[in-house]
Amino acid sequence: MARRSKHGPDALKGMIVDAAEAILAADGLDGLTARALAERVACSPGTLYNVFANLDEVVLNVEARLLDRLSARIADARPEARPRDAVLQMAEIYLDFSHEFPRLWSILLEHALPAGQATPDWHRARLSELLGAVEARLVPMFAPGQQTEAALAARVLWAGVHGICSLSVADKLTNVTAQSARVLIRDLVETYLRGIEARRPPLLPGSA
Amino acid sequence: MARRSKHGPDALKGMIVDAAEAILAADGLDGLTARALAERVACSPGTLYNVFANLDEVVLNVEARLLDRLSARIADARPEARPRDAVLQMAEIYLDFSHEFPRLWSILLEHALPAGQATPDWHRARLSELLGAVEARLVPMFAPGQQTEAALAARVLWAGVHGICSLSVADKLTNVTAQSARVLIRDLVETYLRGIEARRPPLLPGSA
DNA sequence: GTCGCGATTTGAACATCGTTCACTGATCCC
DNA sequence: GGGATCAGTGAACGATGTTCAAATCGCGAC
Repeated sequence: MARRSKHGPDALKGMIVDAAEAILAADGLDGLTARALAERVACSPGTLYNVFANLDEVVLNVEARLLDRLSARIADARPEARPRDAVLQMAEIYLDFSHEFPRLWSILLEHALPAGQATPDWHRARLSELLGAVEARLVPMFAPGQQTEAALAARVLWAGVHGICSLSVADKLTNVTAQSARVLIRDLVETYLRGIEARRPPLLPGSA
Repeated sequence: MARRSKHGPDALKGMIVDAAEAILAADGLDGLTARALAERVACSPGTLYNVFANLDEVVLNVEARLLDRLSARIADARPEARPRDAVLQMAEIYLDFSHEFPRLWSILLEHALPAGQATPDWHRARLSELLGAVEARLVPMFAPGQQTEAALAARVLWAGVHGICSLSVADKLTNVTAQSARVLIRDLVETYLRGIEARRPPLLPGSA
């Protein structure tokens, strides 16, 4: 029953990740069963373990591909000239993306590896790549000697946007629909950046 | 083998939630096994199901108690006079809390009920209670006719703080330790609120 | 053309999971 | 004292992730 591989080993890997993504998008983490996945790939459960160490590794691969897709979307966007518009554009891409793949997106954020297991480096690298993209767009707003401040602002904005998307996808922000999450994001970016600009003028004697 | 209840039925409920919290804090969601929980409570697995519909309900009760503890901590805090300080105080309580119970906190955010199941109302109510506390502290910053803006700002700040805590606890913010998450939070609150104040002066002709 | 090596896939088997339910026996009411 | 009641039980069920000895066939050697 076993050809010498009817499709290159990498192709099999791809088919498994494809099938896993479809299952995750449709039924969430609980739906991703070794047997269900194997059936969709038309192989036996054991075969999965010839290609991946365990199901978590399959999930990690789905997540990685999702992050790549987001990165690509950001890279494809026509770059906006003004930092404010550039950051806003990124934030909205992020928001749209999280609502386009809500199930997969939640899994990306929620999926915690068992006890000792740490997130693999190649996974963390993709996250900080995104962070770097925000940072790059913010640098023009800061003086040459203020890279530290730019890095800080990038992290604050990224985390803030992420928080809004996260709560919005999970439907945990009272009275905030997917529609109005966009309003929240605009407000966060615009108000926060306005706050940065307002910091430059000389301090008034009144404030500490 | 079964007395007519050796401890009131509510007491049993409490003991189960206690034990569940201990297990969750120590071993995470994966560690919470019906059998492990039963052993800790010194009863049989079946008994758990006389008191709770399933393990998810137990987890929800742990989460609820956690939210209550956070609410109490916020309520106990000596109220700060200036809105800025009050909001900052809340945000730092939130941050400290999430790092004091990192495992439980992650579970609270990550724990997704199976497919159709929606978060129970009593659970959502506790979340929006917290949101209301932020809102109450922000109201003084806005003119009487601007309650909508205050509500918006409350949601943005809450989501932003939540995002920082969430990424920080999950260790997903590159180069951001638990220590420096406090810096991010301060920056978010201060800069965002400065941005709100900066909005009040009449618009300059230059800006769209 | 055929043969056999070895890479590849298989699926039965294992331990463990959440959950159920027929049963037990201590307790209360009469 | 003697049912009736019901909290508590734990064996049993189906499904889970994972393993591994065995089965299978592609392919190079002759």
